[in-house]
Amino acid sequence: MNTVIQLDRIDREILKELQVDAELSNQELAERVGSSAASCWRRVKALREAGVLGPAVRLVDPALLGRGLDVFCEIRMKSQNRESRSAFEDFIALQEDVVACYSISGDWDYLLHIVARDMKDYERVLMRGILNHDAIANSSSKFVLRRIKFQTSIPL
Amino acid sequence: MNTVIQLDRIDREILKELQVDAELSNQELAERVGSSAASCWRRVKALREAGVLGPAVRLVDPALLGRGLDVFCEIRMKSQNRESRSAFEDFIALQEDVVACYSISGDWDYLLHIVARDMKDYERVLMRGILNHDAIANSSSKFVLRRIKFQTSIPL
DNA sequence: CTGAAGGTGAAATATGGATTTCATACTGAC
DNA sequence: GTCAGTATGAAATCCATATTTCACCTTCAG
Repeated sequence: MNTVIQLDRIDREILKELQVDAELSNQELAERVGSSAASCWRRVKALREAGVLGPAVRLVDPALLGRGLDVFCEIRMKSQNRESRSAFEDFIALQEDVVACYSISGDWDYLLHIVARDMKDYERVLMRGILNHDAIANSSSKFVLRRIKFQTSIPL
Repeated sequence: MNTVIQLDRIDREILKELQVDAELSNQELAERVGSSAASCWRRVKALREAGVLGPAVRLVDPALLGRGLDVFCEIRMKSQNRESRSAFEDFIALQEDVVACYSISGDWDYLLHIVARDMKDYERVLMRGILNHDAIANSSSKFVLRRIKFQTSIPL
């Protein structure tokens, strides 16, 4: 299972286009990738059914909405047994200020990406929210000074 | 400039819905947020013009496309003067395996999010790509063992 | 109280796009 | 070489949706 799916040139171009602009019509898409609208539509349908092509989402501007502070927070657990990990992960799923969480190799156990309003707000999120969890031993926050690059698309 | 924009309850609900599903029709959207299609459409238009509502993108499944390895790579620069930073940032913009790059506080200067095919491929990206840049003094990679949480939406 | 400004919902209108059909072209197995 | 299986493009069909209009409220300044 989870085999990598084989794509031809046109499939790849379809994915490239749609990763950047989900609003393209089949007509326009077909022209860009050099195919017909019908064929293109069938390919998109197949890619969706294969699970390669996921949901379309609308991006918003965090700064304009008062969510100007990005923070990466590394977490070390007191113990890494299954129960505490599982409990922690369920807990993180509920924290809406945490937009991403990765289990990572190295000195730390988890890497959290948090979007806060400002420093004061981050204090709330961290102290009253996340660090409340008692499986956590230790944490370290890195504040984002500037977003140099940010894209939701992956290379093909 | 860059003032935070004030939204009412309905605007916020519109943003919540659209952040998760960009394909909603105005009709459906209106029902969900408890408004009329016309009014809803005017709000969406205004939110777009204000820049709050950005582009719609289509997410893909990296694993199914053979991009199963996420890595976070911290970078320390030899010097942090304007020229080397600027050159490095331009350089990163061109690296398509780097999906995100942040300038951060703390011991390191930059945090890179890289999407690679596998370890062997990451060696290529890092050694033959990124570390080639001669403004870099030092780097440290953390490999993602598992994605616990990943969302493109921010809380409102 | 009055009138201007701005937002609202229902309904009319316009427009564009998704989806299917069909005849044809390609591919690989035998 | 032939046949089954599969993908293709053009055109026809079927839909739904965006967008506008208009009469009506609400708010608030004077």
